[in-house]
Amino acid sequence: MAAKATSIDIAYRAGVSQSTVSRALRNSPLVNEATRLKIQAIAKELNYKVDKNASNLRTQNSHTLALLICEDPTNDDSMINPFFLSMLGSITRATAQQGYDLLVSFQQLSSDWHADYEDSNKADGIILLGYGDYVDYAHKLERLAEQNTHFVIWGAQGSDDSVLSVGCDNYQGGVIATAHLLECGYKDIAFLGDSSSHSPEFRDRYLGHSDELRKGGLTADANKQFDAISTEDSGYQAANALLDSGENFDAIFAASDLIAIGAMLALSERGIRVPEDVGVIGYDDIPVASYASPALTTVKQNTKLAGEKIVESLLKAIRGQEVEPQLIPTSIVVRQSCRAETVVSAD
Amino acid sequence: MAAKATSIDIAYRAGVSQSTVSRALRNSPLVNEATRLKIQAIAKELNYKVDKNASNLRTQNSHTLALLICEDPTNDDSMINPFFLSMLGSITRATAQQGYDLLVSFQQLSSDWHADYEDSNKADGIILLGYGDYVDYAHKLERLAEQNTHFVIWGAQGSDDSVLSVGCDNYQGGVIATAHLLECGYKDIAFLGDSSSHSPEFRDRYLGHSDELRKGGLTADANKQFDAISTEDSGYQAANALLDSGENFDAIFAASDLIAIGAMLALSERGIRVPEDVGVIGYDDIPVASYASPALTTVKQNTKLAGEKIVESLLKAIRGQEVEPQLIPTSIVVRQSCRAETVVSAD
DNA sequence: CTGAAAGCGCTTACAG
DNA sequence: CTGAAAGCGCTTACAG
Repeated sequence: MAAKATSIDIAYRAGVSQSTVSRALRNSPLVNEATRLKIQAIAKELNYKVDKNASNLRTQNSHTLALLICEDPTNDDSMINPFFLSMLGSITRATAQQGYDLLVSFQQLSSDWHADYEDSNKADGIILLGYGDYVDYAHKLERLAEQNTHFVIWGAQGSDDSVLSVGCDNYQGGVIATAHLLECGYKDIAFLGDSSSHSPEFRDRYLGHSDELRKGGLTADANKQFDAISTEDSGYQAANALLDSGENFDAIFAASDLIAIGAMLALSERGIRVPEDVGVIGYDDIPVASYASPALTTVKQNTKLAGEKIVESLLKAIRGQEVEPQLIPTSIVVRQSCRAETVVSAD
Repeated sequence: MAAKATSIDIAYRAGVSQSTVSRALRNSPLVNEATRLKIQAIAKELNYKVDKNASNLRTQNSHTLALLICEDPTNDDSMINPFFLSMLGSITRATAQQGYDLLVSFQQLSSDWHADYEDSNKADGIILLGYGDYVDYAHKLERLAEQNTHFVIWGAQGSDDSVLSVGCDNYQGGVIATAHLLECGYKDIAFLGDSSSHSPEFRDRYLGHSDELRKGGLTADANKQFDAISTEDSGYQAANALLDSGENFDAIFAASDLIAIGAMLALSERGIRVPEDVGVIGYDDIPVASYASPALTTVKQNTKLAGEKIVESLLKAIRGQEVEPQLIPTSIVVRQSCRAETVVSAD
């Protein structure tokens, strides 16, 4: 097992100084073309790769981003929220496209943060993904901001200016979901999902929902809002709570697809038909949504664009450029869990 | 923006030498307890974190693993195979549990490999995940092995001893899937998936399949095997090819769940009922499998255990310990896409 | 265009 | 138990 080649080995073979090797490999215009070519050929032959630890140490940046996925400890240990998985895919690609590497880690909200990726110079910046309890970790974010850590957080819209966020427009998503339900002729809509400041994303969806109801001359009824976190199980329980409450409803707006799927299970157990008796709309458009039965109508978050925007914003922040929080529009994906739209309403 | 603290800053504050700081922070028993505590307190106060680039450079290891997901370029750019996503989750957890960081990257088979993670000292070892064409990248693996890169590859069973592999027992999976189909009373089974050496995992499943058929007094019919890669679309096309071929069959063994789902779509388009007319069994147990209609009976790969074994094996290899290729048993998940088993067969 | 030299921030033998 | 010193492998001003 030959020891790994260093720039000194190459310098020796090429008959130049180590500095020249370093310059040649970085394509410095200072180096004579012939010399550069010769050096690069030798480097290739020896399968030489610049030692990142050394070069990062010297230049003080790592060309690496860290992705922290913060999961609610309530979640099943083995199951990662599929929406995050999809984000992870797009973030990975976007990061690679920018010539950066990506460090991925999962974070239990309860445990200590190794958000020290940046402090330890392993990453130049951090991406935070999490449906967790916002209030719980708000102070951790503040600490990050204080330490001048470069980071961007997905979703939670910046009540705080020091926190850079990129997210889909949850308010608008709530509006279009509700508008769709109304167009389908549903009039009595229950909302499944936490609407408190603990879940700012769900809250914004709820806000869009109630504003759109108001526009249609209706009001959101607090008695028809049931808390749920983004799991199938929680959605199942919330739907049962709704059913047991005796409240009337002809549609459910679930704050996430997982909640919607759990809710549909509860409905089906009670013999309630979707979409005939009750319409259901979800949120996220995770892969499973199209396989649910009936296939779930939902609000799609464009994860590809989102990943790109996140990486782009973070990189700008790292470079000290001006960055604005980004809001990405959502769109509706119509499938089978709501009645066909009443094209011309005879009301 | 205060410059990041270094061990020298801490030494200065603590009135000791920088070496002592370094020792104290690594909990060296050489350091006086009181001194150590004092140093650690100061470090915490200054939010000091050891610079990984410096320490890695010095110790020549990175405490980082790299995960390369090699995708078939045929795949839809935005869709990652859900099975890999699930593996990614478990590998991430297992890596963190061992105190290592994980670098993730997607790799187009066509493009150049930046498997140079290890060469550049960014990672101590590499994990390869890929349903790609094995023949295409076999020589790349050889090169990795030649360079003494530490790596472990998922799935493909070691024809080559220099390559460390961890995988589920594909042969056994093929056996139990086929046994299940036979127990359900199906007798005429088509196989959807590449059975050539290009896809060693699929081939092993096919081998288990045909051996089990033979045990039941039947023979695998090459005319009922149709190539497919692991995508829904490819499964759809393979099933249509099967249907158009005019071959008789009463069951389909799909080499992956995605293939099975695509095949069920093709069947349903032609009014063929699952499981009454045709039984379908998949492979992987991806999350979507339980939402397909009918819910897909499938062979489950234990991704949690797999991730742990992969990381464990790789770490052993890095430490120079003896490692054996690992074979993880599979199990069957019975859902609705096959008829109920004929408990007491009256044949 | 090239080389000699300093230095990034650690870890760890070596000497005491 | 502690300190002075070397050195990991680069990059980059500085001098020529």
